[in-house]
Amino acid sequence: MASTRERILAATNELFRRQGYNATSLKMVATASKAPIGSIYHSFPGGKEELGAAVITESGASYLQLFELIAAGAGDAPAAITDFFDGAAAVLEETDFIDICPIGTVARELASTNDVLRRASHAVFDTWIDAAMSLFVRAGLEVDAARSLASTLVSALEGGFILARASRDAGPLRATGKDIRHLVEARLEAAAELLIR
Amino acid sequence: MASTRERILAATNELFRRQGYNATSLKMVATASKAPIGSIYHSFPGGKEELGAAVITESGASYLQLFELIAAGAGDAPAAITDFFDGAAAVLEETDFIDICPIGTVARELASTNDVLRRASHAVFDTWIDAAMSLFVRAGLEVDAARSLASTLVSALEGGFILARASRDAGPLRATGKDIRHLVEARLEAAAELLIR
DNA sequence: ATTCTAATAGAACGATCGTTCTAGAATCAA
DNA sequence: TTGATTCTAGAACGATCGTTCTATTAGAAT
Repeated sequence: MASTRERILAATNELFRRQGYNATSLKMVATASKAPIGSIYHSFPGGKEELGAAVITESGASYLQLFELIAAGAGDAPAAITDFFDGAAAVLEETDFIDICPIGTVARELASTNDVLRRASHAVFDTWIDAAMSLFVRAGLEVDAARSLASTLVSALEGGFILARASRDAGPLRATGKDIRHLVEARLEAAAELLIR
Repeated sequence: MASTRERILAATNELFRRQGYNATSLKMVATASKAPIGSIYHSFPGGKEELGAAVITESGASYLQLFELIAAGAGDAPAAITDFFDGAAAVLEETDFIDICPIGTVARELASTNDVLRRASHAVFDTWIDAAMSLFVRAGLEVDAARSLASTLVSALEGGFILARASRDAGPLRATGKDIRHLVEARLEAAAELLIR
């Protein structure tokens, strides 16, 4: 069985996905993780804030891993984009639109009122943008264009979760994946043309 | 002076922008709007949920108005996109990254646990997507491509708010506006080529 | 076997939540 | 002016919040 700390993190992660930070109480975490409140404070002495930051950091790292995995498995950078969006859309449908990224939810709720959690989510987003950027650079894009596309990609994904959850329809998320893919392809073609001349 | 109901709506809107639904208490609303709790329940007998739904619906309508205004003022559809993103970025910087769209925040927090508010935000997003879609159709795009681009636009905007708030930097939001503009231009050119042949 | 630390367990605390309720003030119709 | 209605005002209610606290158990080290 997983360690208590891991059970607490996993349960909090799931609760954050479903309803965000403020609606998630430590009593819910205790129940869902089958850990008493004392154990939560033992593993996370800083209380709810420290637990929240840990969830953001750790789930951010695992999403990064997933992205790298999909990018490595895809034929090229454009294919990686649609693979990633399609995968997210499938997970949404399988989980009744609950399983979205918890970090975007927490960031919107708290980034203006809690600097610890704001910095934690900022750091995670930066790792994602760096990963996507370097994928695009390796594919032949210039750095500035790659960085812009990378943050557009993350924005479209995080915003796509909002629309999908509100409409209970993952279709637009898949369509957005195709749009972003098309955008990257157009930029790659333009960069290739510049190289030829 | 504005009516009590309007003051309550405006105060709630601002609180939702800053911190979302769950972190906003009716006592805060009462203080910020200078209206007693009794008046909140008089104007919104359904309590916090009804108030939240009204904020979503009314602020959704005013964002739609703003979009139509900017679209009418811009030279063409691509210019309207960057105008809108640049305007949002400027507002973010002026308000210390507080003034983001409250609807996206509430949708992420509640769309899996409160169907009333989920439907309200879904309806608002639909009006926005319809507006952007018809702008693209008028510019010459085929309906399916226009709809996809419209929801990508809304996704990128809502997700861009997350990144901007987390990083306290509106730059990526402006860059995303340019990316989406470029995407729309590419689609328009492709549609124009098809027409010529 | 004994000691010591890590971990578990949950009761208790003050604060605050959304809601309800009663009472008074203001507004308008007659 | 009178009466009815709308609106303002905030105290009070039970529930729940994050946190603290005191015990007790488990496991490792000596």
